[in-house]
Amino acid sequence: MSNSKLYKGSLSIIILKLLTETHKMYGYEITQKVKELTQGELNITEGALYPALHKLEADGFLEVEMQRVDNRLRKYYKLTQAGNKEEVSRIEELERFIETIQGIVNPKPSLG
Amino acid sequence: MSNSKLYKGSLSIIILKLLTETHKMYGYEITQKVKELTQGELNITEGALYPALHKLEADGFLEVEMQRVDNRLRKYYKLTQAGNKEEVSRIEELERFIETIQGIVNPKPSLG
DNA sequence: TTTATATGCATAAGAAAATTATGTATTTTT
DNA sequence: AAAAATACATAATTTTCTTATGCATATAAA
Repeated sequence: MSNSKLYKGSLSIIILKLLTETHKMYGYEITQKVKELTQGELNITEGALYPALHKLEADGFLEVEMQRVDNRLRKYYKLTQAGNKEEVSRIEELERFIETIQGIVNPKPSLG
Repeated sequence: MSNSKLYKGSLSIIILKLLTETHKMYGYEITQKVKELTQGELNITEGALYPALHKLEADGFLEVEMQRVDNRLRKYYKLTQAGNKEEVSRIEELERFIETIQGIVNPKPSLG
């Protein structure tokens, strides 16, 4: 994924966010999109991606639609209604996390 | 630590950062400081904290100084020279992570 | 033409970093 | 007297990743 361990826990949020924007995507497409968006900084490995997709599906946040293109199989994922709600709350969670961590590493000097 | 899994991987950075500011701290003090800084959002558990401190020490980033206060033992930790360097690079890593993740979840709309 | 790379899925073994549950001990508050 | 706070620690388990492997087709390069 990246040499940084900080990305741990963020993969499912990334997936949910991309599917909010693009409506339906398949696994390989997600890896390429993330690589592009991050200018190569973040490379999602298959070993991380596919289990994450399967879990989101099992949790009822994604639904699948198979499609054969150029004689190769693609599994298109899209958000369910529950997935849409989940995306909103997970993004809020991420914003809160970023604020919190910045409050620690970049604390406002006390005015006393 | 928090109900959010996003903090996974950030504990060692938090410790290094606090010790850059406060020079020397003991474990329990770190948990209280973090709770205060985050207004209760982040509560570091002992099961996470102590192994993290031990690892940072084993890696040569922290050194220990025992002190008995009110008949209770405290292990004060402070940064080594290597720990100081590590703090700088880990903070940079965190800033990069935040930029990258924001580039994904908050993408600039293309101007086309 | 054969070989490597890209596309596309998947899982298994192992590592890393947490959680949860204990355990010990002293001090302070209720 | 009992509960909560202070102060350390570790063990079992869970989660989420990495690394390695496997299968299959299409395209680019040697």
